[in-house]
Amino acid sequence: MKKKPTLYDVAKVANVSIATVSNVLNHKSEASEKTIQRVNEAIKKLGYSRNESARSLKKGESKLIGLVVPDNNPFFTEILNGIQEECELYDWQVVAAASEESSARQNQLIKLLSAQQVSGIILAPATDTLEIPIDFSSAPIVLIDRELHNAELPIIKADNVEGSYKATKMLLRNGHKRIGLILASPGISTTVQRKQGYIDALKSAQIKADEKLIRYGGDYTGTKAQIDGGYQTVINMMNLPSPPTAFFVTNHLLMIGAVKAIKELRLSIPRDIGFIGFDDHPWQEISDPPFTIVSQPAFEMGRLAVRALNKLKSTGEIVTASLPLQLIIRKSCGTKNVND
Amino acid sequence: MKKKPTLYDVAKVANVSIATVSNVLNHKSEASEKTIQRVNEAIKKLGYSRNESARSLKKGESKLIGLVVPDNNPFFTEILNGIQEECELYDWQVVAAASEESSARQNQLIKLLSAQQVSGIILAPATDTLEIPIDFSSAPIVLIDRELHNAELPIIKADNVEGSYKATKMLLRNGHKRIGLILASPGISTTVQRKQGYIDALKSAQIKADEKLIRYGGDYTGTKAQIDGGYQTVINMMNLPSPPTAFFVTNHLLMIGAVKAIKELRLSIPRDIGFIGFDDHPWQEISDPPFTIVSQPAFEMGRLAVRALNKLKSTGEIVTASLPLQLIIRKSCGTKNVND
DNA sequence: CTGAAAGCGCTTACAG
DNA sequence: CTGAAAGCGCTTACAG
Repeated sequence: MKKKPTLYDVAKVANVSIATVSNVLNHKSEASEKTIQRVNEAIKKLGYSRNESARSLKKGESKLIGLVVPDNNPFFTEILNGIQEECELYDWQVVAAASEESSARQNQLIKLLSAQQVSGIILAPATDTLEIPIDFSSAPIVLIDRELHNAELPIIKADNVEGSYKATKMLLRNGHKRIGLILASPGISTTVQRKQGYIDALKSAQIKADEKLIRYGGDYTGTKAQIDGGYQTVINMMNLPSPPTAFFVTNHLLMIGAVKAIKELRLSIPRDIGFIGFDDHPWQEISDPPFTIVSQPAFEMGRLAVRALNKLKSTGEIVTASLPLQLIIRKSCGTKNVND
Repeated sequence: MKKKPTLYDVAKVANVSIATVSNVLNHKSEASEKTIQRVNEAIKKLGYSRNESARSLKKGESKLIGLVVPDNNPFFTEILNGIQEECELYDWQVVAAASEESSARQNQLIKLLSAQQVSGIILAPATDTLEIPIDFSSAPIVLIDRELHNAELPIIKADNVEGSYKATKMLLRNGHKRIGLILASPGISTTVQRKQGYIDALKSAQIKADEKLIRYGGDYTGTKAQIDGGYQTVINMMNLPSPPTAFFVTNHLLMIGAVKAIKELRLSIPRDIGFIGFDDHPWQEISDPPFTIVSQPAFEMGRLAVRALNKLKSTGEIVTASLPLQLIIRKSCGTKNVND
């Protein structure tokens, strides 16, 4: 951990000025082949690598981008994977932070990230409104997964209305009329949209949504609470005078809790009860039964968010994309498809 | 995104020198109460926040720490969670990077992180030897999960020998004598140690390990390959003249593949075949059967790694810890425990 | 094609 | 208790 060589050291060895070294480092190509060669040799000889703090200070921007998500559940982790892969192309690295579904914490993280001079932030907001002026961040922001009411930002999301519509329709086609819908927190756009798709599908079958069959998984603090939320909701709904014959559960953790409850009630899927979950995972294939799932293109969403950020920075263009959700049909709700 | 206020702006408003502002910012407490008050008011009024690039340049160290793991599987994600939580206390943020099990890529990432002046790196190495001089990184390194042969670095790991010993013993107690062991890549310390624990347990029961029952999950590139590795290994072993009556599968992805193969072969767990997996997850509770698992304290490992890094930086002390692994007994291999 | 010099926004001895 | 000044290692007009 001896002192690192600087531009000056390289310049001295290569016998040029520091400006020239900087130019070849940045491929400004204002140097002759011979000079470039000499500089590169000096760099290699000294094991030089640029001090990014100095560069960031001068340019007002680092090679870091910030990622602020509610938590590191598998969905957001897959988004992180996509982001990391795409960032290679732009020579960015990602600072990952979790807001724990708290918008106070989220805003604090954005401040922290701004102070690091990140060149952009990818944000899955904790709530559907931003409580602070849009330019409280010195870095451009791209939204991922969840929309904001009061800000016009680029966003890469999934088409939750359509995805939810397809899933509900699938359950309908397989003879279910009373479908329990288990949603996450009411304050986020994905929840609102998944509820919408469900209601639309019901309507298309001339069924009026029964509010008793629509429930939120409760408090949103941590893995265990969400699993419990899914669990309790199923228990409660099955105690209704006229319980659902199927469930559509709109996220991964809620789903685990829901399945747990169904198993405890000794109900068999799909014989006694139909089931469609959300967010695919290799596990779903080996579970018994293999679950029919609404699958999100999380990796792709991550990649696109990075691209949208780059676009925003270079052209100012506000890219928005709503990616299709895929219904992966396995064996938890019968197999009569929408198109049959 | 207007120009951000600097120390100078704050100093002017508070009517003090920039040194004083810097002092109150850093709680150097060389200022009077009155001055501190004035400065803080000015900071709030201007919405000032420190430019961390400038600070990093001057101090030769940022508030970032780097995390380099092979991939973002649930185990490493849980480690990331622990790291993020502990980093709060030190006012650090984490730059997350994935080496994809390539040590070339890993070393490149370490260089990149060093250039960012990270104040430390937490590394789960791709291979068990470091191909470069130990001080090729300008930042202190602490290892997590996997050991290195040729470097004396702080390390937070799990006691893989013991964990594997307990699992194998459990299978033995439940009457299994031919136990298939499915390992990850041979070139990493965790694999070596898990194999060791298995052999030790067998020896304690006067059974000589049969090399045909010890297999590596094959190439280690990505989720799908590992699942396939687990799958193929089971298929191959079950075709042996004298196949195993139980499997011990030493990671999460390998396990998914293995279970898939067992189900395809229409073998029932635990009736036809005993099974112990690795890395717990809520899913394991609702699967059929619920799996007996060797569970790693990943979150805690993350926290301890950050603490070890802090210790290394402040006192030079090389902390090492080998955390106990827990055998969570469910229903995939009978329930006669080691202590019965 | 190359170099001298200013300046990005901080921290930190040092002087008073 | 407070301030003036140097300097961290870069990038970037600008001059030649």
